Amino acid sequence: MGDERDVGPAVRRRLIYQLKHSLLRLEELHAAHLEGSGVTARELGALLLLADREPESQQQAALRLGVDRTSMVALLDGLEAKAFVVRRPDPADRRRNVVELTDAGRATLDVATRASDEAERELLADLDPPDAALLRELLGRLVIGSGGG
Amino acid sequence: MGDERDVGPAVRRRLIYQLKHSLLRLEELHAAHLEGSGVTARELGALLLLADREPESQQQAALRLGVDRTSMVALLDGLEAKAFVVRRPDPADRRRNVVELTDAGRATLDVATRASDEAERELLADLDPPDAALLRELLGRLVIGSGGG
DNA sequence: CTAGATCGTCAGCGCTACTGATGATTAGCG
DNA sequence: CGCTAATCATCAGTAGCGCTGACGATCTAG
Repeated sequence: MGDERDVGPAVRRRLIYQLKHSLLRLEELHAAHLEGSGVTARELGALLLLADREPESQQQAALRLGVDRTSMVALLDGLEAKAFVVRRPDPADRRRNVVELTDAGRATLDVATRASDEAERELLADLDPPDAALLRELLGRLVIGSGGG
Repeated sequence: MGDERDVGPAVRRRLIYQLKHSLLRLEELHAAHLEGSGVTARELGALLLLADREPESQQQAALRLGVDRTSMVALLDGLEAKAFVVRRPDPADRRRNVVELTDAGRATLDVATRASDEAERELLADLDPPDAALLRELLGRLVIGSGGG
């Protein structure tokens, strides 16, 4: 889809257009660079989340990732089938599942993170390094600010 | 969905996470502010595109909008049912449809554009005006740069 | 021990992207 | 002019993802 989206200024200036198409392009770049890594961008997000902090429950993890709780089931099914994570019932509360990264999961996370770095770099290739850093910082502030509801 | 996405830095620093969640939030804001305007954010995009420049064909318009060509059919069906656009066969090439805004479409576009402005303002509320302008400018450059394929 | 809440899971709906087909139309080429 | 290939809008079918509502298992409150 990385085509001639020559849309005129009234569309191009819309923030929603800019965000949507930047994301679309970044997703394409991720798909390209993650090919062969064994995970999708979505799964990479889950691995990152688990590495960052073990969540209390699948639903907590889903909430944090912005993934639907019912989609989290299939997402973890896939990661578990590839032996990147393990689901065990929480001994303290056996309704819950404790999800843990395996060694293979950690290794894949390393590879996939580097691929993601490269995808980001390509997306930002048209910006000077200082501008790229600035964009990251501004977006970061946006995301943090939105957490407060 | 504007909840406690307390995801640890390794996730929060990912550009794909920042873009996805900014977009998600902006889409929620659009849904809220466009309620009662008669169009969705998706339809607003189509109206903007048509106002900006009459496209040579539906497929060109779809390509520009980043919408699938087959989804464009339903999108225009909806807009036509609401009498915001008119589809006529192109006299010069009767395979094509010329899509035109109606007066009602233009009026709705005005209202919806203002609602979108407000949604954008809310998204950027955590940034100083100069920072907000900077973010817009950087994203704009990103989108233009990606056009080159 | 009972009633209500929570967790993971599943089934079903809606929206969208994508592929592939169809009929109508146009363009290329002799 | 006729014939073939390409293009356009449309439709059917598939797949992914968010969302709702349900279920059994489990925990908590009383």
